[in-house]
Amino acid sequence: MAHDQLKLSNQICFPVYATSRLITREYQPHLDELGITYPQYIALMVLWETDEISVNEITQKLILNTNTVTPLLKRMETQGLITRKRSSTDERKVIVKLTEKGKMLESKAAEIPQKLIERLADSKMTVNELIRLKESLYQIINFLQSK
Amino acid sequence: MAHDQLKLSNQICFPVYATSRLITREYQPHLDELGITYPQYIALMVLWETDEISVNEITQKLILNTNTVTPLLKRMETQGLITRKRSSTDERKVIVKLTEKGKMLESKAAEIPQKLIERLADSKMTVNELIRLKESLYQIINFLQSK
DNA sequence: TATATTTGTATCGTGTTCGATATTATCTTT
DNA sequence: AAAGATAATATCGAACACGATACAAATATA
Repeated sequence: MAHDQLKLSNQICFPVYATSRLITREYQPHLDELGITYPQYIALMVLWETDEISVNEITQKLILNTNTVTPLLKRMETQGLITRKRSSTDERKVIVKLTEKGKMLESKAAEIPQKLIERLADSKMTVNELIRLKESLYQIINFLQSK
Repeated sequence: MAHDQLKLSNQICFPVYATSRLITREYQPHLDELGITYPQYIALMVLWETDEISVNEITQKLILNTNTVTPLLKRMETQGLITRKRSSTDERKVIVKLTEKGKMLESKAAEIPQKLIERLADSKMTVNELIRLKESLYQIINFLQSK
């Protein structure tokens, strides 16, 4: 290969992409117990933090587009996790609200992140390294998003 | 919200997931010029590094499943980037080989990673931080993969 | 106030991802 | 060598992810 900068191991993009998928795989069995997918899980996290917000506010927090979030929310509505209804003050907005079923999942879901941390603790990864990792990632997120 | 550990900002999974998508978005215009997608780009990286390898070897390097890689390679074959043919020594294996068109893309692609590094240099991100980030991610990858 | 622009959401098509499953080829074991 | 196990690849269905586009509601502007 003529270009070392094209070696997979020299990329920053690839490890981020691979880690993202591996973490999702790690979450999968726990999410299966709740009957939800990973994107549904983070959408619920947004709603557990702030209930009754618009589709647009959810797309902002998840850094996803409407054409991803709208069908996602529709599936969640079908599953009885949320309700969707037009705002009365601004008919353009659709307000998303947790159902009782959606609220009930929170306490079960609360155990999931800890399980990943514990798994990673079995590696040589320290909590400080994880914090530093998260800070670096948010630095990239904030920068790439600010345009 | 009753559980702080469920705050989006307290997750390690979310920043990884978001950064992955943001980096892909950042690459998009450059990849568009080459007429390829991000997964096709990393598949080509594997082939530029080692040509004429089996589908299985590609799935290993990309940490993807056959049911993702097979259709990916088929689309790349349709675009004339690669050829796929059964191995003569082991008829179970399909050997993937770059075409001239696939090989030609390498020099153009070589400029892409540098563009991301330069973009990130405009943030407060130092090269050392990027290296540390990559090391942490590979530590997670190696650990989560070893089971 | 009529028109233009912006905002918020949705639809459509293409391309991933992955679990479950199928199929063929090779290897193991008896 | 025949039967069972394993390996390599492919198919199918469901759920993202996103560019391009559409459309109605709200806002801005002439």
